[in-house]
Amino acid sequence: MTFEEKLRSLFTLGNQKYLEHLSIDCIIFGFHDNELKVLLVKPRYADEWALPGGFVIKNEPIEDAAARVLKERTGLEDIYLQQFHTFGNPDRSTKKLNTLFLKNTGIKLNASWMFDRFVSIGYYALVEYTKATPQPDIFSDKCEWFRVSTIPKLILDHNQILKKALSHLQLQLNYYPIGYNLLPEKFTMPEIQKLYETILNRKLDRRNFQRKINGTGILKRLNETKQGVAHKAPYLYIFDLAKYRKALQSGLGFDL
Amino acid sequence: MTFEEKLRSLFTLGNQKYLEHLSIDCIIFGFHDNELKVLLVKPRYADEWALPGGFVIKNEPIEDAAARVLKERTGLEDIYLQQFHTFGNPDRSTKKLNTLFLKNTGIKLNASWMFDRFVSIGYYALVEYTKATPQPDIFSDKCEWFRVSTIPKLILDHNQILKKALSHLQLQLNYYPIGYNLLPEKFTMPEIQKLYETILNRKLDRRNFQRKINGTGILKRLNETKQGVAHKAPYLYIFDLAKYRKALQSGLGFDL
DNA sequence: CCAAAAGTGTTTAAAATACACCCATGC
DNA sequence: GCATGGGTGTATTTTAAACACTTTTGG
Repeated sequence: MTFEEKLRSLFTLGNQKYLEHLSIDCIIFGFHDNELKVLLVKPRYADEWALPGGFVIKNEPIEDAAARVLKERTGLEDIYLQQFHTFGNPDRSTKKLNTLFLKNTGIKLNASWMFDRFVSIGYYALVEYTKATPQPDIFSDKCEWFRVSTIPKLILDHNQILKKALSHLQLQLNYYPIGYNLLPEKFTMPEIQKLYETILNRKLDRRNFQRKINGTGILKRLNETKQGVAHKAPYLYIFDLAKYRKALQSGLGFDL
Repeated sequence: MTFEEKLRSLFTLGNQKYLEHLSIDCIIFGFHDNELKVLLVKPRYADEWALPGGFVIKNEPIEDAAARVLKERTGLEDIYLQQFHTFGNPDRSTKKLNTLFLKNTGIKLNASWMFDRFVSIGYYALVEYTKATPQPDIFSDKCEWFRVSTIPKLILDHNQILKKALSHLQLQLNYYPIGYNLLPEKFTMPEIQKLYETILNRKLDRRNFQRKINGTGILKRLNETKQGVAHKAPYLYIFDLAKYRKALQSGLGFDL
C-alpha cells in the first residue's frame, strides 16, 4: 500500500477497525541533561505540535491502546503507563487539521469519522530518554523531545492535557516510586535527586532526600562509583525491582 | 410515545443522538444513619444491580453528561462531580442484559449500537441523602440506596468501579473538602466526623479531628445547638462557602 | 592547592497522636 | 442521679526541615 492509499483507507475505513469518537493521548516523559522532556509530534502542514496519540482498536483494552501508541512512537515496551484523565469537550475535533492535511496530500473526501469530535483518554509514561527512538506517526513529519519548561502552543487542548499530566505526576511522586524506565540502569544519588527536583520544579535538600529515598528500600547501592567525572565520584545505585514493583502497588507514603 | 416506542427508538436510533461506544457511570454517594450509601439501579429482568449510567450526547461535554445522569437519578443539580477513571476493557458490553431485556419487552432486534462494547467514564458525586429522590431509568424498575458496606454483586465490572471510586474518594479526602452537598445545611461536629470516619472506614480522635477541620477554616460555628437530642447538645456548624470553594480549587493539605 | 561536588549526623521545629476531665441533657 | 455523648487542652511521639564539615578528584 502506498502512503496515500494507507491514508485514504484510514480516513474512510478506519472506523471499521477503531472505536469512533475515542482516542488516546500519551504524554511521554523523558529525563535528559537534568531536564524533564516530553515527546511531541509535528502533524504535517500544521503550525503547532501535538501530543502523540492513537485510536482504540475495537476489541482492544484501552491500556493496550496506550501501550501501542507508546511503542509506535518510541519502540519501547513494558513501560508503566498511568491513566490520569479523560478529556471530552465537544470542540475536541481535528477536522480543520485533517481537512488541511487531506488538501495538501491531494485526497478528496467529503466526510470521515476522523472529522468528528473525539473524547480522549490521557496516559502518561516515564521512559529512558536514551532508549527511545522517536518515530513520527502517519500524520506527522517529525517526532522530537521538548523541554517541559519550554513547550510551544500545541493543538487543541494539548497544553492543558500536558499540564494536567504533570500535576498528576507531581502528586503521584509522593505515593509511588518513579525512576525505573526513566533513569539508566545504574545511576547516582544526585541524578535521581535531580529527577525529583525537575519533576517537582524545586530544590530538595540532599541529605533529607537521601534519607527518605533510602528509607523506601527501593534502591540498592553498588560497590562502584561513577567513573570519568570531575570531583568526588558518586556511588552508583540500581533499583531493587522486587521492592520497586511492590511499592508501585501498595504505595510508599513519603512526602518531598 | 409509549414506553415500548421509546425503547425501540433508543435501541435503533440512539446512536444518532449519542456517541457510540461511550458511556458514563456515576457513583452517587449519600450519607445517612451514620453510614455511607451509594445509589444503585436495578435493570429490569436482570439478577444484579448496577451503577446509574448514561450516554454522552454528540455535542455535549462529558462533565455535562455526568451531571445529567446525576440529575435524572436524583433530581439534584449543581453538585460537584469528580471524574476518577475511565474503564475500557473490551468485554464491557451489556449485550446479554440488553438481549434479555428486549426479549422480555417483546421487542425484536438483530442489531443495535447498544450491543457493542462500551468505554465508560467514571464520576462520583457526594449528595445529601434526604434531598435526593431516587428515580429509575428507562431500563430499570428500581433505584435505591445501598450501604457501601454491603453491596451485592453488580453487573459487569461495576463492583470494581465502585471500589476504585471509594479509594479515590478516600485519597481525595486529604486534599479537598467534602461534606457540602452531603450533609444537611446545619450539622454538628460529631456528624461531620462520622462522615469522615465512614468514608475512611476507621475511627478518628474527636479532639484531633476537630482541631484539624477547624484549622482549614471551611467551617463556621453557629451560636446554636442541636435541639431534641439526648445528652449534651452539640453546636451547629455551617460551611463557609467562599473558603470551601477556594479549598476545592487549591486543596487544603491535611491528613486524617 | 584549590574549586567543586559527594558523603555523612545532629539539632530544631512542626505535625500527628495519645490521652482525661468537666459539662449538659434525657431518662 | 447517672449514663451518655459533647466540649475542651496538654504532653508525647513522630516526622520533616534546617544545617556544616570532611572527603575526593580534576585542573
